Amino acid sequence: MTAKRITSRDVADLAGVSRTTVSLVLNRIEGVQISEETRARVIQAAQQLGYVPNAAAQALASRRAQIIGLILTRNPHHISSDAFLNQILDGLITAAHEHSIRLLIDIVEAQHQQKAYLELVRAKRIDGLILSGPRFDDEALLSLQQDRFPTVLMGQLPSTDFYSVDIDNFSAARQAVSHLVKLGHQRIACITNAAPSYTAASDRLDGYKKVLENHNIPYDETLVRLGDFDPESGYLRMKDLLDLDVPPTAVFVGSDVVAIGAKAAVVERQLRIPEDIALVGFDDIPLARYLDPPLTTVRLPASDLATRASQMLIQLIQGEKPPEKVVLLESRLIVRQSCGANIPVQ
Amino acid sequence: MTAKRITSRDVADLAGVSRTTVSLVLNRIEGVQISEETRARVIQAAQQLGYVPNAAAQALASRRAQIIGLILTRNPHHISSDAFLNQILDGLITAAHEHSIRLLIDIVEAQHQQKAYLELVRAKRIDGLILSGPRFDDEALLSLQQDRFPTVLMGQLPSTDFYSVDIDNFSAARQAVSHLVKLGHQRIACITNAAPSYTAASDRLDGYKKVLENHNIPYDETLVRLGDFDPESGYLRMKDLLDLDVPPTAVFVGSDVVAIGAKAAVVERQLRIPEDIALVGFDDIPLARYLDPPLTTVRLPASDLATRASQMLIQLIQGEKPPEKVVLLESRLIVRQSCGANIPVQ
DNA sequence: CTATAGTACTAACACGTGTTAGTAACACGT
DNA sequence: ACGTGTTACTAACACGTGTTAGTACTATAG
Repeated sequence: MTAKRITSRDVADLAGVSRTTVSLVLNRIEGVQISEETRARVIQAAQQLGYVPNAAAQALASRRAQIIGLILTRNPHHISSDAFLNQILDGLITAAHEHSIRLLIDIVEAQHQQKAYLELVRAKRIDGLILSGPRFDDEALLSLQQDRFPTVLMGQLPSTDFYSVDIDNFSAARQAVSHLVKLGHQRIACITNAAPSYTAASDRLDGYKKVLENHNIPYDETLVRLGDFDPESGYLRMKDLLDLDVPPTAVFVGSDVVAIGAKAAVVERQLRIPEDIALVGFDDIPLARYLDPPLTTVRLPASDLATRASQMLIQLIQGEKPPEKVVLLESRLIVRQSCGANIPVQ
Repeated sequence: MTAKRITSRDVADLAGVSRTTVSLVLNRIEGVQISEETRARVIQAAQQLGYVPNAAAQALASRRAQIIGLILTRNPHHISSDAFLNQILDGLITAAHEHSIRLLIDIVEAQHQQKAYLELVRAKRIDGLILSGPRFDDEALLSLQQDRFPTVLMGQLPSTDFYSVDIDNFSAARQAVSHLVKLGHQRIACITNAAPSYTAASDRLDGYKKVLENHNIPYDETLVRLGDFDPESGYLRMKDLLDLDVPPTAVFVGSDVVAIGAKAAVVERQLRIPEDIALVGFDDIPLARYLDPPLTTVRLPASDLATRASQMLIQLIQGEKPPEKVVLLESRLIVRQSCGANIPVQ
């Protein structure tokens, strides 16, 4: 029924050489002498037959799957509004293309973490993995560490010694909140991007607290609310904040997506941004500058993060040792109009 | 250095049985008699050793990679602002989990289409593929058709007979544009979501044209502009439209992301939505309802699309024949405020 | 006591590649 | 004529699993 699969045996027969020779030629093995003529004959035969090596057999024999895994530690539902993910994907796929590697993507929910992605590793289905959004409470990570499995975190997990790529969330948040303080705000709220078990969320929150401390602004617990990845959480938390007896005059939100929800709550109350409530987001998703008003936010070098992460991972897979354990990239505050600094759209 | 890999041989030895028996037990093969006692011993041994079958070996022997591919026919750059992709991903990963299958993701650019994803198929790296955003000018698709490789399109390609899952873009667009006509608009512009070689883009455009025709509104070519996936394209095209001697009073945009860019251009000109320019988008991305004003748009059942696509694909992989070749899901217009119908936020 | 049927397994091959160790042929200097 | 390289390959094993055909053993019927 289905056309017979073409194997290296067929190529070898057509070219009149051994299977070994075919392998040596097509994989461009160095340090082996093959005459130019034979080489050409093999290539021609492979071309003629439309030979494509079987991936499973290659993986089995070479112990390389040529696949890297991107593991997201999120509730699947949250994927749909995670604008940051797209930017990462873009970078990772581009990098993977350069190395003729494929990208496998999977989600891990808190419940059955261990089984889910350890299977990928143990079954050697992937050669390495990038873990986005590491959590303090992830137990499976420990076994990866013991196995010395090539792993790069996007984000940080201080007590471990994984290779990781991240921005300095703490100081980035400080920059954003300082900006609000400089604009004269004293009553500044914070809506996180996620639960504090996500390191990025808690680091950003810490940055917020630090700025208050530095400026002797008393820390008010009621001004801190936990977002949960999606715009709805921002919308709900902001409504809560606006219901306070003394609402904040400014809000620092841990992600642009959550900030968009928060913005909607402000608008719904007929309040103006930035006049009544100043707003600063985080991530600088592509939409941020097109919002009304354009969103002041911290630009996260998403594609650089992805590129660096894949670089490190590929080095690890090849047995090399990346120069740095922890790579922290620069982020910077993009001042638009939602913060009230009245800089024209850039 | 690295811990020795545990194979089914080890499990067999520990349980005191043959490798065959191990395979039969762990894969729960029906119609073979294995005593309960032996079965338990094997399972216990596997557990004790932490045995995980090698994926490559399994794939090679069983001719099943247990991986499906999601191929996106887009410029990698466009991924970063493609909010619809996230919703698809969510659905696909969830479905894949249910079938213990993994998801491999790849992008195909126009330039080197054939090589890129045919390799996946020919190398048997994936058991089936879902192609998002099929294009008229995709040549590689033809060979897939000949190979009878399990393939499901997200979107349609009329001249072919692929299995596909989609919405009826033509009538969905008609619904959206009709709504604008009913609100009294005569000068309605259209910004597509992408180049017309993408079937979804041209179908939506056709729907727009059809409504004009039905209402005897002359078709004005200058009112039609081509978007290109990202908000920037919407922003630029809308500026062009506003520069016309007689600008439109309403705009139908082929995707929410592009619509957000268009909205920004309107705001920048100090014009109001919907009073000066009514706006209708397409997709109903999670952010749409949180925009200011909330965006009237066509809701695309993204996660249903993903679910149905994976269902069909899995049937095809298992050699079954899905009941329908083309599945068209319902979409419906979500009326919010950007169109001027003045319905409160729902 | 022997043929038959079932039970509970196992030996051996297949999947398609990468790779090591080895060989045949030939040239070359002595 | 003889060792010594060098060139251009190849035979054979390894990777770890799925699966078919077969076997040894026991129970049952005739």
